[in-house]
Amino acid sequence: MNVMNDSPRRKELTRQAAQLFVQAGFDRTTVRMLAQEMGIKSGSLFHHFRDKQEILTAVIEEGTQNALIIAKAALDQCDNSAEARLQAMARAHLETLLTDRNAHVVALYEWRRLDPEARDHLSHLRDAYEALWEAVIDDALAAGLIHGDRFLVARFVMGALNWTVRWYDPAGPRSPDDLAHELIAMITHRSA
Amino acid sequence: MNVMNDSPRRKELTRQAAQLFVQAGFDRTTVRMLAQEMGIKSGSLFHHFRDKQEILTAVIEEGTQNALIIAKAALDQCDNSAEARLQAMARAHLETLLTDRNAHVVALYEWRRLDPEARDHLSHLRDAYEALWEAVIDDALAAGLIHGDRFLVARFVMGALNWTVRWYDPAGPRSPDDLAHELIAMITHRSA
DNA sequence: GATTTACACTAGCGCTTGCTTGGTTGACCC
DNA sequence: GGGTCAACCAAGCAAGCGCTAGTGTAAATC
Repeated sequence: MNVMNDSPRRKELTRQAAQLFVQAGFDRTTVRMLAQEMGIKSGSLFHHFRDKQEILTAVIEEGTQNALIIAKAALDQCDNSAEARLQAMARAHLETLLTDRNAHVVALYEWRRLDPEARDHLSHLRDAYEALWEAVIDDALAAGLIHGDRFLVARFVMGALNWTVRWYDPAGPRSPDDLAHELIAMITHRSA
Repeated sequence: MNVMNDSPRRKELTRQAAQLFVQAGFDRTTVRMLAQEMGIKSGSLFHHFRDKQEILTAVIEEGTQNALIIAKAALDQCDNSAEARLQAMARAHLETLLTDRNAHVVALYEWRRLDPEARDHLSHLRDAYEALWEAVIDDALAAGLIHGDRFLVARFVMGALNWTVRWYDPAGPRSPDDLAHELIAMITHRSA
């Protein structure tokens, strides 16, 4: 009835929960459904999580932290040019969105189901991620690669990317790399 | 316990339901909450709607139909140039998104709560709307205003626009017109 | 060998949910 | 002035919900 560490067991349970949250939505996923998917009884679930809310928080936290790590790594490894960084960031974003898909779909759709404290905590993580984007976009603006208001450009780009979870089919002909390329081509102003 | 016409009373009830769906989400909005907002008792609600699902369907249908009407009107009234049509379409999209906001937020967030038949019916409406976008984008491609894959460009643009419901503040300094302008400027390839 | 710990179980409490039933009201109609 | 009908109400049912209490047990720790 307590314990809130981050054991490997808990990580696995979190991953399974994410899957169900995507399929049915948070509110329609019952603790009994979660328990069954995890191979335990509903009562045992509360040994690992304080309450159902905490499962949602764990799912979103995991996904956002991964995104942050991957984006930072991508920026570290790429060329220093504004265009390369823009490209790397877009590709990293799409890759997390598609490999770690469940967690991100949950983060996008079920954010409002978080209670205020969890939302406050997680929005700091999200802000850290968006700060990466704004830095990259500032560089691109300074390099004359794109034009416009940095706030608006950042939000338009992230909107276009996040929206992909609604229509992108990983089994289709387009790779995440293709998408990133196409998007960057669309917004950069060179001779084309 | 029956009746499913589209009386003016039902229209008004639908509008009020949309508001609650936005505030609390579909699943957390109880029929008792809906009834109270409407000034009736929960049982009476089922005189106007077959079940709770039908209220959701009504909300989304109303919003999508309005968007279609407004977009068509905007295209009829604007210049015939590819750029003017692109601009008009983006502005119309943002205006519906912001004036008829409740219904659209519900459509974006609660789409997956629709049962299969309703989803099938409504996706035809949505397809009709998206077809307008693809026609406009085809024109813009043909005019050399933008470059790239028509499918991808359409989805990127709609993603950027739809995402605005997450961050746009109507009380802020930017008008829908500003947003439309900035977005079009970002994706069109002229000398800038 | 005794104690603790981690994890799971059974059983069910208290509450809310969507929806139904059977009946009342007042406006309109011939 | 009896009949019709949309609109509403009071009362409550059956099901499902999140969560708790108390117990069992095998492995780890002392």
